[in-house]
Amino acid sequence: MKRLVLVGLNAVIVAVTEEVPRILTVRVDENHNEGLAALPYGPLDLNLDATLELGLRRWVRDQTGIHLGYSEQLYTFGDRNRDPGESRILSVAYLALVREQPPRVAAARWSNWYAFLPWEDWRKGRPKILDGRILPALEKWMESSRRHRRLRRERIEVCFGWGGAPWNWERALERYELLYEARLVGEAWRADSPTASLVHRRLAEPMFLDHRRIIATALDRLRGKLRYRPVVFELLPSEFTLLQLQRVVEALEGFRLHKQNFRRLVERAGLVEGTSQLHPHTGGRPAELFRFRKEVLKERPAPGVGLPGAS
Amino acid sequence: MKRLVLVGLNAVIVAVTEEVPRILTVRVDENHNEGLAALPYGPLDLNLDATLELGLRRWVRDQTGIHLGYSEQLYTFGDRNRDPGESRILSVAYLALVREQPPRVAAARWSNWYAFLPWEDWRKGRPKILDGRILPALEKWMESSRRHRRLRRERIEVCFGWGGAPWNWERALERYELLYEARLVGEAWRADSPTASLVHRRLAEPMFLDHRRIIATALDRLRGKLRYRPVVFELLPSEFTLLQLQRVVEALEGFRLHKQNFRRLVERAGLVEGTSQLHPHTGGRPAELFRFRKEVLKERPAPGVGLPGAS
DNA sequence: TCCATATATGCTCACATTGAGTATATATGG
DNA sequence: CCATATATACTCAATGTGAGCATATATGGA
Repeated sequence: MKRLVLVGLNAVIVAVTEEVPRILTVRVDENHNEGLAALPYGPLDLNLDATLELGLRRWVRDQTGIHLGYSEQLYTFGDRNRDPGESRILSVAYLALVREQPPRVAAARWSNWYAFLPWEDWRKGRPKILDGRILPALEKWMESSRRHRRLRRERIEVCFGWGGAPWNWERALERYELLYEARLVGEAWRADSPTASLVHRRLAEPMFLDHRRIIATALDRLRGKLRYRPVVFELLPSEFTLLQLQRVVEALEGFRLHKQNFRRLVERAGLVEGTSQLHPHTGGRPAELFRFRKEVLKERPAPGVGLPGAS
Repeated sequence: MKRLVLVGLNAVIVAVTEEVPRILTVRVDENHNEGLAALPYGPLDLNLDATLELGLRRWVRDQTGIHLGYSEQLYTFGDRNRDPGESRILSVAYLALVREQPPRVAAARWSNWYAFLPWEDWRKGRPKILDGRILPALEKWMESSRRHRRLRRERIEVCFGWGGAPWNWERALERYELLYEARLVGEAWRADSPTASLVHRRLAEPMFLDHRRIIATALDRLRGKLRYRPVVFELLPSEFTLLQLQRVVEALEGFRLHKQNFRRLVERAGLVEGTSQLHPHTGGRPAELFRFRKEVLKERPAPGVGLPGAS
């Protein structure tokens, strides 16, 4: 009743430094994949690993020297065409949050998350790539099919806020999938022509196999989770200023927040408590240092930073 | 680098009828498992199924005659001890929502979700099983360890609202896991003694293998999802009264809502639109029939029913 | 017929939350 | 001492939420 399948574990390991959200990547340099970024992955060792999550922690530690703190299962990917070659691989992906720490292995490095998904970063305003490349290409794609035109238009409106529709922050995954379907990302060309796909690095940097879909899934999930669970603190040192906290949230959510309202929110929700120490900082009045109030986990229905809204 | 593992797909198929949330179960009657309820499961056919989800739909259709509408991947279970016997099985579980339809196979039936998790249904007030059996047993478990007492107390407070703490609706999975750890559910005894576990049907009805953990995961996920995505409508006929809608939400969330505020909420959110028809109903002024406004998917960030709060 | 009793639906009101600012405090670098 | 940062306090209108009261329209008897 069951079949044998190859199973691997993938990790999206996230850290935020200098206001840049980063994910840990390795370089893959085999076959036609010249220097593509890939997510670290490892085997599930049936003898060593009592659970999938423990297995993940084991090989991440072995491979990169990083001890994972917070981690959660993200999604299991098993489409037939996720790997054009060889046999069917099932990949169980995890999302992990860490404070920045240099990987102890030369092969691994921290990459800017938005290098792969640049249309998701609105912190400096609407990304130029949208009106410059993406929307024109999507419009062409829409027009190219008489049958699906209406449906395609609707999806472009919903995902990319076309034609006056609002930008939906929580649709990062849907956006990537739409771009894939419209063959605007290099990965979509691989099935046809492994080499051509490299030429077609149309928008932003592609990744190995379906790894860009995985990191889009992770971004989508993390953005949502921030709002209702206090997970940001996994990415911060134990003491931080409120602006540091805000910058980390902004980096992940991809847009700027109203400062005063953000402060009001996290303080009133009881997420942080001031140490009455000041931060040795740069430029401006010194800020008070805060720390995460772990007690909130016991109080209300465990809130997140809840996003006061852009500004 | 990868290992061979057995992979199966499990489905938590949900319908709500007569204000009872139900899941589709089959009876397992092998070995020592006398008549345990189990989730339907099927193989991933590497040749037939291009994606995991398509595979799920295929065998659910073949096995039960049910065509799935909405479905989403829930979680992948792969703990070593999820199956005491034979080899390691990885199970990718899906959550599916359907309008009630009788299964076309005698072996399958609709079971009351809360028969397996009775402490989750607060619609008729605080479940008696809590103060009668669960909390006393948990307290004993807490006291039984000097080392972990403090930690255990905290977890009981958070999960079960012990000692005046509030009941956290969104912790259905955590609650089940705590009960499992405290060995208050029959499944926890199987590893030691397959037969003894049947004696230990301590609280409510147990299920095959780790299937009760799976349905707790599903309940947790569905309760959360209702709040921010308009998925309830998958469980309702195309036209319904607002009270019917409310009852379905209540059945899943496990508590009662304030009627007038619920109406205000779904109407103002633009989730429904009135057909100006009246419902041929029983007892009381006739209610207007409403239908789901599919346009909301395009408008705001796709809201759910957002729960106005208990009453 | 008229009443008790359902459910449906409209409306109010106090209170909390949110979005968008204004105003003031305290650093740093000429 | 000033221009310029950032920090932090406070205001105010608009909106959302929790809890109820009031009215409308069915049904099933007395």
